[in-house]
Amino acid sequence: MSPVSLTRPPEPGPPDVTHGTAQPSRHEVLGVVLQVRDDVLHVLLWRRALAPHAGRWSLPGGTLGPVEDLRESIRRQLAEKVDVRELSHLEQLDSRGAPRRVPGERVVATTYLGLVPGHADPHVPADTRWHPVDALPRLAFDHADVVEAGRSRLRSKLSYTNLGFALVPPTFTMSELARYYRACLGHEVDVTNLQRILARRDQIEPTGEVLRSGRSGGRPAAVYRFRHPSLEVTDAFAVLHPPRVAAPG
Amino acid sequence: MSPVSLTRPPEPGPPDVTHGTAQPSRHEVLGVVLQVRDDVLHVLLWRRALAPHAGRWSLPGGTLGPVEDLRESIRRQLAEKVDVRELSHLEQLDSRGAPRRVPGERVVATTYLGLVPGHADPHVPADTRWHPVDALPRLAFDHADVVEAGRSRLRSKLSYTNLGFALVPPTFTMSELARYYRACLGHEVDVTNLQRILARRDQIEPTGEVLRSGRSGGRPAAVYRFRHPSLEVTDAFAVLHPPRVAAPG
DNA sequence: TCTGGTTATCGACTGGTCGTCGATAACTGA
DNA sequence: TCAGTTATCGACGACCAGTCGATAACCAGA
Repeated sequence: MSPVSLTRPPEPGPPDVTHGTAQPSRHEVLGVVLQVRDDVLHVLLWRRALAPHAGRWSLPGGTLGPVEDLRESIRRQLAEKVDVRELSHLEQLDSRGAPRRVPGERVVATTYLGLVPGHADPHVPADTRWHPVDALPRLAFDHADVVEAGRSRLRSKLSYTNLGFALVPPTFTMSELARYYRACLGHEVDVTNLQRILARRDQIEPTGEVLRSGRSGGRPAAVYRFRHPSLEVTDAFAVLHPPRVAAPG
Repeated sequence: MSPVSLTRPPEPGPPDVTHGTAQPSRHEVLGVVLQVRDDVLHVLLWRRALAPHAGRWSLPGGTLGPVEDLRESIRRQLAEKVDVRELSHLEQLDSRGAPRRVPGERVVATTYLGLVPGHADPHVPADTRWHPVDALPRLAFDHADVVEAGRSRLRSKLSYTNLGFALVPPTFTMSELARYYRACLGHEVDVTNLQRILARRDQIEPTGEVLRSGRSGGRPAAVYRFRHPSLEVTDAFAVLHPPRVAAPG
């Protein structure tokens, strides 16, 4: 790289419509839609019919429309694969623009993470299926990377946000909740600890109900719910806090 | 939204080059380049010459080239404003595609956070200048939002990663380091605490040297450096740890 | 050389949080 | 009534960070 020149740099964005036509580029959105089904984390995939990568499983998504926001677009595309009313959470992951990530044309992709709560069982089209994330078939393009990015985002956010709300039914017992966390985190989760952490952070509250015991007996479990149905960050995990002000009174 | 249809959804990505020409859309990259100068966080801005928003200050960036990766592109664009060899860190922030975020045409933007270490003073072109982030002029388009996203990302990552390495000169005293952190975090940072936290996380180590005292006297300060010159995440801040395995031996 | 001013460093205290584990509660079926 | 099962609670201990006072190491001027 040469040192910076002092001449006026070219204008990056004149309102010149011909600018875009020089490069046949396309913008697409892709969704990593995750759900815990039978204690196992699954991702929604559909099987491509056409080339390239015909027959391969791939993430739902498609081309950004001319007057569509990115978030709008991914919701529209997902609506073709799953009842989007079931989507409890949707957030942007990242964008990828490697020139050869899709053969034959230039496609920049913006990826999203979507979550479906565990009790829902939305209808999916015939070419679409839930796959356990730990036993995926070979995916089209760079979609395997994208799935990993989604899992990774979910794992971290379960730790420092209240994102659990998006995984579970409206009410649940602590054992059930721990199973959801286990499925996403990939390791054991102690029920006692989970209960104390989430309670201390004001994420969950008891509904007052208790569940009847099953056939095998056991103490009936208390029923909980998440307090807030939207994403909140647990500030306790930004270290390097501002100094504490002395409590008034 | 209607329930999901069971008919085959349209193929999202046929290798059809005409698909892109229907919508005159452009993809741009934007960079929030931050540096602590004289204990104050600054962002690199340049003044637009042409419409729209002629005369307004805006973020460096420009149109993605036909065979360019996103990261390549932002480096190329930034090279026109600042010596990119000085860039100590570069990471993607997000993408924005609101249909009217730029008047006159459709532009999807992918934004990046760039950091320049405090000791560097790279030459910048005549139309480009460092601005204190707390006293910004009115910015073009949605660039003010983007700057906020960059600051926010920097603040959080200072807490749970070793990103400090990208802010400071190769060696520094703890007082200096605390001043860099203060400038980014926007609040007081206790030197004792900072030293212990970073040492415990193995981020910093003493070089062995000490600095001579200044005119005003005072004990000479020990000189430190960051151990690793690339981003590492502090795992201590993912709560909900996997269970501890008993230490061997 | 002494003394006060200044800056840096260190150690100790404290409170909060979490991983762990044993004790207890509340149910089932035999 | 008792063994088996599941859920809940309480306590302990480790660890870590925010705070603060004590000490160290320098300067300048009297």
